[in-house]
Amino acid sequence: MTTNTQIKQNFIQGMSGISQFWGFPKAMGAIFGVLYVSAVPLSLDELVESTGLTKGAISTNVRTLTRMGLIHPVTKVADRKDYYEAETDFYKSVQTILKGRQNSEFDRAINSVKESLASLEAGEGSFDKKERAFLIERLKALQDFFDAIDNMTRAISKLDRLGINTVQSVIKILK
Amino acid sequence: MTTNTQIKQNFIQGMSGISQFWGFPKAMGAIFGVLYVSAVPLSLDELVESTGLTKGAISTNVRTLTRMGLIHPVTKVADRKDYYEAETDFYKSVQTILKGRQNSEFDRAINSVKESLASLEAGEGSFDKKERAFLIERLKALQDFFDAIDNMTRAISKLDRLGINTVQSVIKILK
DNA sequence: TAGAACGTTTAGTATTTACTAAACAAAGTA
DNA sequence: TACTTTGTTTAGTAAATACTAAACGTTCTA
Repeated sequence: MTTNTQIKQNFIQGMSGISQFWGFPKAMGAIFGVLYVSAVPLSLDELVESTGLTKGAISTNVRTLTRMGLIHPVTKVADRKDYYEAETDFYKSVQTILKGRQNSEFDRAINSVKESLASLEAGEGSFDKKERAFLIERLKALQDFFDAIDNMTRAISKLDRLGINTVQSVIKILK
Repeated sequence: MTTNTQIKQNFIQGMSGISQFWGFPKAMGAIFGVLYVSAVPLSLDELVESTGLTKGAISTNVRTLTRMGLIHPVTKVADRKDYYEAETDFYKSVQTILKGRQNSEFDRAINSVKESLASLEAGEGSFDKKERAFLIERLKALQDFFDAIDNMTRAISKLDRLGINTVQSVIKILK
């Protein structure tokens, strides 16, 4: 026999796994899962109750989930508890996440490729002509690749509405 | 004054950072970086030399780099050393990576969402009519999202040749 | 103003991860 | 057969990460 809690628990565990796969804490996926199968917004204490995590863990994970646009704070009048509800439009969350990626560690790292390339093109170092040409060619190819990815994410994050239709039209192009 | 090694070292460090950002070991990025700026394939011992890592670390990282299609083994006749060279077509590597993703932990996790949904639709548990409908709706939306992602990656990995042109046409659609 | 109700931050801990050092395996060479 | 040369695997370690427990700060209420 399958109970209500078993069904929900199975789902929540699945969300934990997905979270982990994408490099986020398991707890984050679990918190999102709980909120996603709840018809009403839940408070921190209710999340403590339903996940078994401590308030501290809930607090920090809820903050990053909010930053990623995967959940939203909800305030009730005459109630100073914070409540949270899951975002149901995942495409919207994807946009938020991609936008937040800007100016991050990623850009900093990519910039070092740009720097190396600039050094080479400015004639710095003492490479012989052939090696310099080789290195410039390689670094340029790499930068083109990064630029393509960057353009892709920029384009996605700038769409007014990234819905299932857009995704399907992209898939059609790819096929 | 900027020396040859400084320029290369700066690049290699950048690749370490990028590797780390994407959730891979820093060492992996460094190894790839070294191979990418080398005009000739390098042996394990040469990689030990140029990265400062131990043979063990090189061995394991080289293996996963090879699986991801980011580098390739090269064998020379009458020489039982293994040499490695960097793949220069990154779009090809992306395909390899996406292909390898199949049947992974990700699919397993996603499957648990499928299971939960199936339980609900089979009438398992003792949810009242309204709650069951609510849960089914939510889980369906989530599964649609995952399916879209899945289709997207499948489409990409099935392309005969994923080049800069394809990427640019996708970007055009998105804009 | 004292106390209660919340959420956040911090100090410490357990777990995971990526590495080193060294043993090991395989396969050629003397 | 013993010895070299190569790459892999393993046992142990150092560092990073994600959590718990508890202190703390803030804001509302009596």
